[in-house]
Amino acid sequence: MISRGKALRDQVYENIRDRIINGELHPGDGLVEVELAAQLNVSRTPISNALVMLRERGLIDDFNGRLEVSVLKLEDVVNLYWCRMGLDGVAAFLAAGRIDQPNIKQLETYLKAWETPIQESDSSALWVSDLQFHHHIYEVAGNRHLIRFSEIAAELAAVYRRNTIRRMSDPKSGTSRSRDDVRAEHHAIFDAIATKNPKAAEQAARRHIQMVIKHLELADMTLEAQNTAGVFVAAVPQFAESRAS
Amino acid sequence: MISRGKALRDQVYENIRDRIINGELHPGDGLVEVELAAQLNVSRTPISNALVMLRERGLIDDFNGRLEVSVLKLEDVVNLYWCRMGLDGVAAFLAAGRIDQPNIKQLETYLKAWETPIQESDSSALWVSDLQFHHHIYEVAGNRHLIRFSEIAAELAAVYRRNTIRRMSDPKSGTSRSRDDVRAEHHAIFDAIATKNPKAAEQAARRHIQMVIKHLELADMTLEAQNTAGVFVAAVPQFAESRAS
DNA sequence: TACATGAATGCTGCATGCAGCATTCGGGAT
DNA sequence: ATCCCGAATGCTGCATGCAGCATTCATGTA
Repeated sequence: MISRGKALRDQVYENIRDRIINGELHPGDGLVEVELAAQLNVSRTPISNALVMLRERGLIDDFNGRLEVSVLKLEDVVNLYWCRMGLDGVAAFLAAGRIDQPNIKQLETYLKAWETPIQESDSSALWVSDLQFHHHIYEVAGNRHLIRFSEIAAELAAVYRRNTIRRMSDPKSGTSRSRDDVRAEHHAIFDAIATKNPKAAEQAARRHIQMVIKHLELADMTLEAQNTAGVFVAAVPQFAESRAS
Repeated sequence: MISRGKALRDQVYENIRDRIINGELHPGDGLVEVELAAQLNVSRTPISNALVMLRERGLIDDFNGRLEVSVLKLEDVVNLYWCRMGLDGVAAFLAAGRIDQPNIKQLETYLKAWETPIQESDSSALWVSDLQFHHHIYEVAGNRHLIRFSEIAAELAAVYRRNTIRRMSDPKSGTSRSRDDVRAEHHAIFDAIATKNPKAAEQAARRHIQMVIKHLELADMTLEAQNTAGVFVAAVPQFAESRAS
């Protein structure tokens, strides 16, 4: 669990972050240093440092001392995607000006995952290739600050995705975007970058995020309806049971 | 110096951040916990926490344990402004859709500083009103994540500005943008937002940042020339002398 | 003189002790 | 029964002790 490779605080940070993103820790859950220290078999010091990092990134909130997993409302996620619209657009713009043949091939590889008409079996694989596709564009853009910002935004959005979007898109609530839509948008981005057309690349990237935002807002209405209908039952956080000895 | 109002680590963070931005701490300077603790009359703990925060924000770099004030190359600042082009554009877009009369008045106030044909006397006042103008657009946009990202980018860019741009623009190296240029660009942004035209606002904001980037790159060539001519002498960091008892 | 090797120094990262604050729980009064 | 007040609990934030690692300096050798 805890290796001697890198600093404990970094391992603790990654551990808590992952547990937040994969849903093991729920929004609103309290984070108590001694509990976490016991779970991970370290002292309070690296825990405290990790919590500082998590707070800096917005993954946890500080209610004058009491720390809780951030509760992201839909408004927050929409706002995060507005950020990503700006950032992804610039990334695509820069990438189109710097792309080379090997990286074009690499991007094509990531697109392949969307071509195969596989069933719903591995939706997570699609999600991964989606992340890789967008991340690789950032890599090609070669702007480390752009990458940092997009990663922070992506981490935060991932929390929300885990805790809400799955409940919405899994049961086919009708607001789920078709794979063809996403694939077409990705292709538009790819084509513009591969043909080294920065302006078109930026436009395509922005349109992609715009569709995500529109989808999120539609989903909101659907969620509201489900919510009032009692379908959207909040999961009760179970914290104590996850303690290790 | 150290009040009991808020957590020491936050005060320490602000203290070190300010000293980096105002040039008291130079890029490349080493940051030693015991030294800082002695200077601020606190223990190593809040210092350590503050350093974690500074590292998260990119203001200091970690060379496997040894911490130094980040050395930002021109490439970094250009990259930061590429980020801001995306972010400022979105902020202007959103602001144009939410602006109301009081906020229009407020933005106008910030513009006034550029109208008065004052001499070079208070260039810092201009700089402040510039910050206020852009920050207020973010406030009107009402997207806290957008604000966070822009603040991080602005903090980093401020370091570079302090350490390099002054040397360049002060001696009238010829690359300095005219106040009329900046004023005209700000007015274009303001007009589009005040008339509630999101697309025009975004375009105006982006053009403004584009001009900054272009100016930065021109300045780079000028700096190179000065540098080889020996005019651009690096300041030798003096760290020990700043110690307090 | 240059280089290599080992000792000494200095610093970080982690653990732990301690105080202060806030929240909570219980008891008493209205 | 409700409200108020005080004590107890629990947690964070700060201080400090300690070990390990890296860098440096000095000394000895080629």
